[in-house]
Amino acid sequence: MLKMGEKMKNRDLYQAVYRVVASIPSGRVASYGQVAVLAGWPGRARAVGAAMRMTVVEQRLPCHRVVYSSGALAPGDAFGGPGRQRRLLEQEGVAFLKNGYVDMKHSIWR
DNA sequence: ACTGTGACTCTAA
DNA sequence: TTTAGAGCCACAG
Repeated sequence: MLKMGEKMKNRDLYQAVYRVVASIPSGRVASYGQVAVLAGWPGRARAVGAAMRMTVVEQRLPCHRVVYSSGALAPGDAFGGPGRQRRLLEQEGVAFLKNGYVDMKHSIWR
């Protein structure tokens, strides 16, 4: 495996993030920070967001299941259209509150 | 190397 | 309950 010092940096982080996101079950959501922790990189919530953005091409990932810790959804134009993320989540049975946020109390993963 | 930006989160007001 | 501010860190120019 070569030397592999601290040269590995973010590639491992991204790979771990993708693996975690891919394992979020339908009907459930996880926050960026939560994904970071589960991926083994606590404190890298923003990196998770960046990873999602760079992964737009990788539609295999259920990136619509990743939301803010508050339950808010990603900014409007993400996913190629406003309301898209909400529609996808509702199809999976995710509950929403009156304010438009995800009901984390019932839909948070684990 | 330095700076600006943001699909983040917490705390305090 | 809602807003602001600050800390955070990877990325692009």
